[in-house]
Amino acid sequence: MDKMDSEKRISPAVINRLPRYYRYLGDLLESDITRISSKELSAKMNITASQIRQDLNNFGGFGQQGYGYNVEYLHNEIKKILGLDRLYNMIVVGGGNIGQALVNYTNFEKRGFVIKAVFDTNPRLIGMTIRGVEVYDVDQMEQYVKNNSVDVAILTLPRSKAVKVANDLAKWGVKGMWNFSHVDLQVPEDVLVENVHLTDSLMTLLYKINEMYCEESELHQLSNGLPIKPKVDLED
Amino acid sequence: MDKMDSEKRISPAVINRLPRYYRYLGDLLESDITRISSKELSAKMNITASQIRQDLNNFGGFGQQGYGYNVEYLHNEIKKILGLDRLYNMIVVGGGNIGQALVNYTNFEKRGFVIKAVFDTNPRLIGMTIRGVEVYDVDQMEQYVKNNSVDVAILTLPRSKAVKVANDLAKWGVKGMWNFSHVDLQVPEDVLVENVHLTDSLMTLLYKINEMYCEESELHQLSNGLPIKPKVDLED
DNA sequence: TTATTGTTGACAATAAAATAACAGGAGTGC
DNA sequence: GCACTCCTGTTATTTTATTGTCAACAATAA
Repeated sequence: MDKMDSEKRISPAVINRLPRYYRYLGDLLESDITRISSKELSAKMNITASQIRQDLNNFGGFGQQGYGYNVEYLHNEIKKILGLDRLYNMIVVGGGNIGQALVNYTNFEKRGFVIKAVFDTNPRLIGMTIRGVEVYDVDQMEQYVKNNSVDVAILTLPRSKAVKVANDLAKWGVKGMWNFSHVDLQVPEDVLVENVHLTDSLMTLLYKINEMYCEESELHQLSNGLPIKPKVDLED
Repeated sequence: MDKMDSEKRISPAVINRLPRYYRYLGDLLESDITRISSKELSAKMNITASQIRQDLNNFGGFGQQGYGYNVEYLHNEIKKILGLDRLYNMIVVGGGNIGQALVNYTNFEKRGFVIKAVFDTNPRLIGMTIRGVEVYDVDQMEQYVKNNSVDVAILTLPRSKAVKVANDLAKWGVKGMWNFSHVDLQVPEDVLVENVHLTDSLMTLLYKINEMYCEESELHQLSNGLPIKPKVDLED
């Protein structure tokens, strides 16, 4: 009913900043701060006040002239914008290191991100439970996904398998993929993908380190690498 | 010697794309493809050929008119640009779920990212080894860092402790921080920080899911959350 | 050789994002 | 209630990023 449904598209840059606003507002709330101006917040967050106001106004006027923003109200509004006022059913596909770590990460649950099942191919894992979450054979995944509404699939499997799995999951009705596999997925455009390419992120850091400690590099060409027995997870 | 050292600054957007180029070129190499044009590559990567050429030309003219780019050569050049032709000494601070998962992730080692030690406060962890890497008491960290050149500290500890630890590490000479703690670090500007805020990333995905399956939400307001015993890692 | 095609690197045009400027409503103090 | 300050929401400007175009040159075919 607001302005003909064509509510102008929010830019990705803004959306990516929302969780950070949410975090800072949560912190303020814990410090019993009830109001804050864009200027004060900008100082804390190291961004311009202008950007804060413009970002927030994409979603509505939450502030008041002469007063600023009410912390609790704004925090709650962003919570709603991000959809954090609901529960989400998730599954983990790939029960390796990263998959297990995510299942064990209890804060997800506190936020409403509920991991319902883990799927793997490794017979030694199948049948086990991780923090109460059962590990199933991937063969059972189709049935599971079709019978249970799955909002998010967390993909922590080798890249060689990730593309096919993602496609299947999309076909079976999973709405979003949180992709830790080191590969670009090809899924229907109504399936949302958020990539967490850890290796890419680390490489970016290394680039910057090299740029700063420029060329002459005290970095250890000669560092003695440890020979250690391998174990598969997110291969490559 | 090249153009007076004031080699124009490379934009962050470009740097963030480099690992992806590197990955695609590696794949091509494995497929025994020896040359590729920006046009072909753009089709594979789903970006414009123009962007590819412009990105690469930030670092030099790697291609040849009428021929394209030599895959092996370009792959190797990007490797050098990213600094992947060296070894890096890393430590993990925080031996919880994520920290352990990263130590167990063998591909890091293959790429030259060598995790030399883990530090934690938990007496049950201290003294153990994870894939051959020893877990030390954080009290020993200062000495270790001062005696061993540490390129990157991987921070996987509760946010309450992360800020202080990061500051200390910076003071003791760690060059870069790969930060998994859900907090913004405040370190001297000559210390590089790359954040991996998993929760933020997931929230972004949830926003998009909500936006697509708009408002009316088939998402489960009523989903039955499991009550499961907690275990600390990256607390909030 | 010589013509034709393919492809880069440079640069111009466009789009997106960030910052700054400002008009005016809401609080505050007297 | 009135003057005055604070601070938002919005519009304008600047900066940054992406895309489009083309001359020059290499590769290939005639």
